[in-house]
Amino acid sequence: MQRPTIKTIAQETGLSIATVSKALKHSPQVRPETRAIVIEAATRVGYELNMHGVQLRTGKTYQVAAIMTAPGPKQNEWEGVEYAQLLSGISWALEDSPYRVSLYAVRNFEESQAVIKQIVSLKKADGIIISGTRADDPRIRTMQAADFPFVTYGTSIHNAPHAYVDADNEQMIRVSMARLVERGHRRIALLNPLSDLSYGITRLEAYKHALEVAGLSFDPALVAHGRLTPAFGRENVLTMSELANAPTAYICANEASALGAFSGFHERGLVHGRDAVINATDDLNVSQYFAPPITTYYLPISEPSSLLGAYILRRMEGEPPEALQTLLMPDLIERCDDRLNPNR
Amino acid sequence: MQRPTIKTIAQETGLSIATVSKALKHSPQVRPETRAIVIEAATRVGYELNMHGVQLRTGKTYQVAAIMTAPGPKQNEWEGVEYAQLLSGISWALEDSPYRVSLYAVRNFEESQAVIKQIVSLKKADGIIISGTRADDPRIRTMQAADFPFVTYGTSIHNAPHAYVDADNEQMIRVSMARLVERGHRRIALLNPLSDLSYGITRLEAYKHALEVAGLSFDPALVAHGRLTPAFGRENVLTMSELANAPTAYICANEASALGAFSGFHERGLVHGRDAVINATDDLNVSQYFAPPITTYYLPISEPSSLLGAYILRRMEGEPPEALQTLLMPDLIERCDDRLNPNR
DNA sequence: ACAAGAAAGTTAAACGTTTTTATCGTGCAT
DNA sequence: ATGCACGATAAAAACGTTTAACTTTCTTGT
Repeated sequence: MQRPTIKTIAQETGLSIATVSKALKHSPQVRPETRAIVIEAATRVGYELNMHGVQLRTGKTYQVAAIMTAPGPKQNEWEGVEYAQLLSGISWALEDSPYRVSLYAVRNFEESQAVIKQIVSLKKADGIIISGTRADDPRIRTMQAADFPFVTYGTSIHNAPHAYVDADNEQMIRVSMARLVERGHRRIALLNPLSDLSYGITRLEAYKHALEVAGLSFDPALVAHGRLTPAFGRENVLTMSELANAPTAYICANEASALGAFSGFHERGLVHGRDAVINATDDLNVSQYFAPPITTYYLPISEPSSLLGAYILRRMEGEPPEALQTLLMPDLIERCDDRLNPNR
Repeated sequence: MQRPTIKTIAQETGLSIATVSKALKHSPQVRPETRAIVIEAATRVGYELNMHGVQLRTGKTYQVAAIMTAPGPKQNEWEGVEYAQLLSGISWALEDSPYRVSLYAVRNFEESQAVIKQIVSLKKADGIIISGTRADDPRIRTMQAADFPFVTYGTSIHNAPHAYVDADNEQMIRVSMARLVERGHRRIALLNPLSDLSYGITRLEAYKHALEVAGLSFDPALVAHGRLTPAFGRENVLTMSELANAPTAYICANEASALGAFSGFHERGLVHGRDAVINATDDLNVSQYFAPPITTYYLPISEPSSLLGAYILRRMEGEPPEALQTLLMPDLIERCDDRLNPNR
């Protein structure tokens, strides 16, 4: 048996395929009674719209391209970027729409740039979702110039507004720093993402500003930039803890680097809560299983991801980007007092 | 400017669109010289094949559906299933082909079953990749019945052979158990995935067999099945360590549950290497950052994932499934002696 | 020299939709 | 009655590609 098409329904009902097509998409041009007949026949024969026909005819792809920057195949390191959860969140947000998520895995920034140019110029998707935005991001410019719908996970400083979702890094660092200062910390280390990433810059700015407010001086030796792997967290604890004036608190930008920081503590014989403390940002609620559990700023990854999906839908429907911008404040989860206690 | 089509090239070269089409796909029906002319014109005008036309005409979708079973949007727990790396590995394997990865996020087994039925009957993809196979998996039956190309990440016990990639769980447990027994362990706990998953069964069988070989008796209290979250690892250490005859070794099926096991150690005041040890399977090399680092069986996730991509391509080209079956043996990485040492 | 067959192109149809344009009644005002 | 607008449906073209069937020209064996 062949798969039924609108032609099948046309024959079945004695109507023309044009009427059938219009009836199925609720065109006001067809009478309710006629529509009812069409719908009945459609369900009876088990009709399902063939997207290939639609795509060819309309030029729409009904694909949302998700650009995922994952390190090359040889690198199997945990970066704590929960792309899987991000992707599934997006996918679920599109569930009741005709759109599908189409995956574009790239190895680095340059590749993502090339891929995006291709998607835009060859119209391989109707919308794009990117993450890991830079402050001044050429990919954003590409898409804006072509008036192509997109949403970013992460902010940027572009003049023209664009749709984005991000954690409120500024507020997070401000709150985090104030809390640590209040608990007596004077030397606070910042383990930051790569310095060209937009949120890295935001965090650094907020960090510097918080130091100023607290009357503390900025020491570049307490700030590190890098890929947020466990190795990164570990290395930095190893070096920073050897400083003449070692930090008593480490703010880690994700759970992977926090885990690595613990590894550094273990190596140096440092005890969490006696010699120093670790705070982190956490998407996965995994920090509660550290030994000991640490204080985190927790933003369930499902929130930004479903927003990304919702926003790209609305953007593709022509909604202006200004209305599609959200900063989410993570919840502070205090699992530690975070005051140093010499008796531990 | 309109996007160039084969019609553009036909006008440009004075040939018919049929010849152009054939030339571009290296049909033997067109002379090399003619093909050269076509190719030249194509590159000159910047021609790119429009997939929608192809898809409509041929019925092929050029999509590979990756079914990803992720817990619902409300659950943000780390399961250590590195779908992101799995997906990017697959995506890269398809890079030089016309195929794209299309993502289907589902919440549970039933949903994945429904989605697969739909993909198969409505031909929404040309091939499917699934993971989390059950020993007797109805999804596999669906696809086999329809003669639909697919590859599984995980084995099954179906009569008809199918393409799969998996870690060699049997060998891994055998080696692992022998090693622990040799180091003096007599009470070994197995933290296993959900009991309907194929690899859970394989591991359990191998575990029982290893006990038998070592002359040890099987104690159901030392085996747990569940979603491999940190919570699962933690809970089981908490309960098992209270047994009259507590285990001295825990074999964790992934790094997330191993992390949770550490959390249980911390809670109970157990010291790794003195009271008990933890061994794990690890895709991400993250166990080296545990405190202390533990012994793992490490299979870089990039290996199975690129195999999955390569296999689905070959399967879609009609290669018989028998030729596309691989069990990968993870590397044993000894980071601990794993003998109990009371003086620690 | 000639039929047969291969080689290289062309023509035309088809895939399933959407959408513009045309057709045909019907009701209504004039 | 005539003309007109309107509402509902039909006809036809178009999107870009592949491919079966056909045509033309050139080889080749007898």
